[in-house]
Amino acid sequence: MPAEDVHPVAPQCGDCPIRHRAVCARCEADELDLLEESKYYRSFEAGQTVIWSGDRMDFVASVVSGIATLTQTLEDGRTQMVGLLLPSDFVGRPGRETAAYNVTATTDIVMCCFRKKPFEEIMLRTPHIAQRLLEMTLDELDAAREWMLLLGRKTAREKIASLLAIVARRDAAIHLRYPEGTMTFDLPLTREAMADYLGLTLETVSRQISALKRDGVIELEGKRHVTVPDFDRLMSEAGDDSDGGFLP
Amino acid sequence: MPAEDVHPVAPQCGDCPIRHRAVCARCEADELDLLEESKYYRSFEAGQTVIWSGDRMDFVASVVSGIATLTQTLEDGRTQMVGLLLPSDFVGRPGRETAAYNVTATTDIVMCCFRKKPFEEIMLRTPHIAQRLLEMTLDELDAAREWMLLLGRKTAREKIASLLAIVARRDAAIHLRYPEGTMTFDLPLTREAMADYLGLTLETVSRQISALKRDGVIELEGKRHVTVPDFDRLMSEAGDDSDGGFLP
DNA sequence: ACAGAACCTTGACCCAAATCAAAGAAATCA
DNA sequence: TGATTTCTTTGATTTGGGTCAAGGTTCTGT
Repeated sequence: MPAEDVHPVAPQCGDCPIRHRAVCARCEADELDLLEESKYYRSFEAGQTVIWSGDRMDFVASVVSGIATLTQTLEDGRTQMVGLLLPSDFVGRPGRETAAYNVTATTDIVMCCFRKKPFEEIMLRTPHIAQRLLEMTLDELDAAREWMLLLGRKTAREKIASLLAIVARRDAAIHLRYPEGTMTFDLPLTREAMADYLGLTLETVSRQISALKRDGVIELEGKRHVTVPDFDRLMSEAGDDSDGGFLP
Repeated sequence: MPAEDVHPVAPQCGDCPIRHRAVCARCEADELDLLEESKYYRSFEAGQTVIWSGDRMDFVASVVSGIATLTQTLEDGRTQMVGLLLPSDFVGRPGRETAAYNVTATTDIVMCCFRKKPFEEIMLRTPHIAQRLLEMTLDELDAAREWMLLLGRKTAREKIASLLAIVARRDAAIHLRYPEGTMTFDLPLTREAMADYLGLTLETVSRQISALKRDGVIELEGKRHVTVPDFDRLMSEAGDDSDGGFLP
């Protein structure tokens, strides 16, 4: 996949409001029109379920603003988050009838949806879109596998530090403000949601956050606003060497 | 993605020996020839490393026979398996220069490799292949997410039962012999590899296998040959209701 | 057939995280 | 404004699985 054939990032996408890069960027006119026709927006309030696992799902979508989670549950209620959808993330699967996960809005959220049928047809005719989607799916797979390492082998403290590092990085990527290593952001998740993400209980999450604060790795203002005085320190608490090449 | 545009399974693929369905099935003549040209086989002995994480990887490949694992490690040596490659599974990522995981042969293995450049070029020109690859990647992502549920929320006993159920199912899918619910298969992994897969220690794996045997959920002949007298019982030990629709 | 290595099992003990419990902030509502 | 609910913190206790240790099996090569 030569670089010049890969779509650039969404903001270059003229007036197509969808952030999802496979759809937006460098669209040829015809394709753009076709997508426009099958496109609609839906918004959900914090806490609302977007779709239940097993429900019929006749659309694919990208997150415009807000945050949603993908979760799986065992029948006795144990819950594991398996994905975190931030703005520009894609959800849904061409070629599948029903949803495989619960999708829940954790903040107020706006999604840009496409009816699945037309989307699939466009995908068949425009290699760029299928290839961009493949690339994104491979990125998600990498993220899932990194998460497997976290779930299987990291301690509670390392798990928390990893999550904070990920949120900090995603935030930095958007806001581009990190004077000399200091970062500041809002946690978009409750303690319980963090616990579900990390395979912990909410009490353990709370205790470890308190511990990181006590040890000066982070500072807290209220319960959600976090300052990271030394990102490298946080990364080393997270246990893995590589930063995934995310930060410049 | 209409059904008639999806490639059927590999065995229908004439004399193309690769099992990887995106490449093999229903190939048009030109594409098949192109793939033939860039194709070569490599074999590895049990225990050999196929490729190290971070190494340059200028091929993609599918497993012809044998078993390989994908693993990630923390710098202090903690290891987590993030993928299990059985015959017909695909490894490698178009558009990436270096390997993201360690790939290790756990049995003697034969892989069918394609040079990455030609493979990518063919992918650009033949939508079928990109779409099949997308479908496979989405399947892998689903599997990874199911594994996240296992790693984050299941008990040691449930983890072992889940792994046994998965191996039993893959085996049944190949051999198609399960008289009235009884299944028999060989574990393709050492206790240590199972531990790395499940986020446990090898001692815990050993203890839980002994417990399942004591409780009559499985029977063991030697250390590797397993008989499952009641697959439903095993599934209920695994903790999740759905069997993923795998068995008929 | 034997020696050595690799793999596996079992026991004793310990600790990180779960569970149980209570109470303190913060948001929402009447 | 206070009342209720939701979210969070902290403490006390328990426990599942890790760690350390010692043997037992099976495989491999000579």
